[in-house]
Amino acid sequence: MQLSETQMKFIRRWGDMGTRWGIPRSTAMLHGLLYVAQSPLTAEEMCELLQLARSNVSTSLKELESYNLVYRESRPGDRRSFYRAECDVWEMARRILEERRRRETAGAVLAVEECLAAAKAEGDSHTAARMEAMQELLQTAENVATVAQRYNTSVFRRAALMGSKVLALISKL
Amino acid sequence: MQLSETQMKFIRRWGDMGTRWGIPRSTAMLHGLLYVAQSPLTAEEMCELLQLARSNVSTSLKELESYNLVYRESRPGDRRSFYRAECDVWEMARRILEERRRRETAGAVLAVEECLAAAKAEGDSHTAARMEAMQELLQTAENVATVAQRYNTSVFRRAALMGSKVLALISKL
DNA sequence: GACAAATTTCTGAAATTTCAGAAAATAGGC
DNA sequence: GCCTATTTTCTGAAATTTCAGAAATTTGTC
Repeated sequence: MQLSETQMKFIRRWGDMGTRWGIPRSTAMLHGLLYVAQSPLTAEEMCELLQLARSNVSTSLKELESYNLVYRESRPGDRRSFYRAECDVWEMARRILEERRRRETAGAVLAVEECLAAAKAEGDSHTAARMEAMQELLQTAENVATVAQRYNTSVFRRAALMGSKVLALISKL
Repeated sequence: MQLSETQMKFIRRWGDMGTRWGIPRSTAMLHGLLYVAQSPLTAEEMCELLQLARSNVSTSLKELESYNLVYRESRPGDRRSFYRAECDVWEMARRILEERRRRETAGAVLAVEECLAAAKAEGDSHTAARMEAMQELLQTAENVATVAQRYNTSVFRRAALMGSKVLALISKL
C-alpha cells in the first residue's frame, strides 16, 4: 500500500488532534491511517508507512483495540494479523463515548460518592450538598452515555443530528 | 479558612480525576477547593491550603478563568482579588462543553475540511468520502454543543436528565 | 506620581509521558 | 512438537509537561 499526499496530511493532522485530546500522537496517527486505508494492513506495513517503531505500533494498536476502534483479522496461511478500523463514524463516536464513560466518568462517580458519605458522616452539610449536586451531574452524564449505548448507530446518529431540535423542544416544556 | 477532612479528600480526588481528563493536578485541585469553599478565597490562602507555589496558583486560576469556571472579585479597600467558583454544576458543565468545543472540535473541523478539499483536488474519491463522513460527525458535535449554549442552565439540566427518554423516543421515529 | 502589595511572567528543575530498541514470549505452519 | 515469523513486554532515552522560585510587571492607595 502507498499513501497519497492527502492521506498523509490527514494522518498528520489527526495525530495533532490526538495530542489535544490526550491521545498519544502515534496512536492517533495509526488510527488515522487505518481510517483512510482501503484495505486491512499489517503492523509491519504501518511501521513502514508512518516510520514508527514496531513496539510502538504494537502497543498503540492494543490501545485502539481496547477502545474497540480497531479490529484484528487473521487470514488462512498467513500468521500475521491484519488490522482495520471501525470506519462508520457514528459507531466510532459511540464506542469512544462508551470507553470514556467507563474509564473517566465511572471513577468520578465513585469518588464523589465516597466523599458524600464522608461529608454526611462528618455532619458537614455544606460539603454534602456540593457533593450531591456534583453527583447528580455525573450520574446524569453516566446515564445518558449508558443509554446511548443501547441503541444502534443510526439511532445514535439521528439523535445527534436532532440534538438542536430536541433542545429547542425541551426549552419549551 | 480551614479545610475539613472530607473537603481535603474531595480536593485530592478531584485533582486525580483532573489528570485523567487532561487537566493538571494543581489546576483541578484549585477548582475543587473553590467548589467546596464556603466563601471566596484569595490566591495566598489557596497557596497555604493546598501547599502550592504562588506562581502555580496564579497560572492555574487564569486557566480556570479562561474556562469561565472561576470568577475574580474585588473588594473595596482591599487590593487582593477574591476568587470563587461557578458552583451550579449544570452551568459548569455547559461552560466546559463550550470551551472544549471551541478549543478541540473547532480545530478538527477545519483540519478535516482542508483534507477534504485536498482529496477532491487530488481526485481521491475514497479519501474524500472518508473525510466527508468525518466532517458530518464533527459538524454535528459542533452544532449540538453550539445550540446547547443558547439555552439556560435549567434547560441544559432538563435536556441532560431527559437524555435517555429522548433517545428512546427517537429510536421509534 | 511614588511606594508597596499583589499578580504575572520567566526560567529551569522535577516528574511524567511517549516512544525506540532489544529481549522475551507467543503462535502458526510444517 | 520444533522452528521461525510475529507479537508483546521490558528497559531506558528523549520529549513534553508540570510546577516552584526568582524577577518583572501591574495595580491601587496615599
